[in-house]
Amino acid sequence: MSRVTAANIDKALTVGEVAERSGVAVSALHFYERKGLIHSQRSAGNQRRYHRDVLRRVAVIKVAQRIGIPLAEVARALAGLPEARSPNARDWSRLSERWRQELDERIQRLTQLRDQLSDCIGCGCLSMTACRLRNPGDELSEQGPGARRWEGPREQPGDAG
Amino acid sequence: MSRVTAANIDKALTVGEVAERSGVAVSALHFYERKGLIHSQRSAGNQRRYHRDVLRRVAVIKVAQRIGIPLAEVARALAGLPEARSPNARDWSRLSERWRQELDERIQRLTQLRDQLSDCIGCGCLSMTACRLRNPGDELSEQGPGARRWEGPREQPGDAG
DNA sequence: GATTGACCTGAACAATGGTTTAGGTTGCAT
DNA sequence: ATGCAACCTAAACCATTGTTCAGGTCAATC
Repeated sequence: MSRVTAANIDKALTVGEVAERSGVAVSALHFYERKGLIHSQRSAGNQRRYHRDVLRRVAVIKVAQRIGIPLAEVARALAGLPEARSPNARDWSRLSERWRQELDERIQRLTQLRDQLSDCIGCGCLSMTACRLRNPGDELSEQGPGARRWEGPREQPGDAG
Repeated sequence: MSRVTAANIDKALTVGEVAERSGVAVSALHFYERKGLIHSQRSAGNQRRYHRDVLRRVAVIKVAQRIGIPLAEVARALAGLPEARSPNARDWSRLSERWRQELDERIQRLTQLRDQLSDCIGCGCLSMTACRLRNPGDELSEQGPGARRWEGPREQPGDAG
């Protein structure tokens, strides 16, 4: 049907292909789809078929994960794109700038904590009421009962580089 | 029995008192005990009675939490103390120095990530194979399938300042 | 002695980010 | 046409850090 050169370009990807190319487990792709982070068409036999754009989307997800953005927020950000399309360079620019700010703030909080900790080491002040380390709230203290966010990237335990 | 001045000093604390003084919920104290982070005696009626040392122990736990040390590691560290006693100033010095190093490393990883992200913003390189952001492993990449660690301190939702 | 608040236990639930398992279907190759 | 790998779903499970609930006990006060 299509010319030979276009054949590979237009070809829809199976979930296994996306897993291999993105380095994300098939189960994770299913999970992302349930959470509305990615989308797929279905083949006649109900199997997922992905547009190549999904690779970029997954790449964005992976970077966001490393930054520590919870999936729910990534989902919101991706859903906020006009026409729910995959992020292009401009979209990525906006997203990454926002997330870099969050990352910056996180680094600042941790740095402040580290400095307080350094002050505190060896002083035994953990017993004192006035210890800054024991009394957050200066500029620290971050709420969010449901919104924990992890830190690590957590490579695939299975394999898939 | 004991002199009036010593009465308050020797008095064992109930779980409610520890909760109030430490700013940690009773349920959390139960949880910490199940995990071996704190210990208690029992009254004749099977109620927990805490030595005042537990307050210091809980303080250490709270600081470790803010740093992002998982409870299992805190438990190990506290268990590693000679005679399983509550940490004194010297113990705290050792612990906090170790944890400060971890915090430092974490800050370094995040800073590196932020710099990569800054480089990446607007360049659209998310599509390129060579993008450093998409290819961790330079000095990043942190394993550990079971050992996620959170970031935030998570103030008590109930109350208890 | 009765009431009330604090306490006890064990189990279920919550949130995040998935993996694993069980049982069944598709799709491609031979 | 048959076999095998890859796919499908739903539900259960893992880890972490607790909270909440149900059902019952303890302790102090009136």
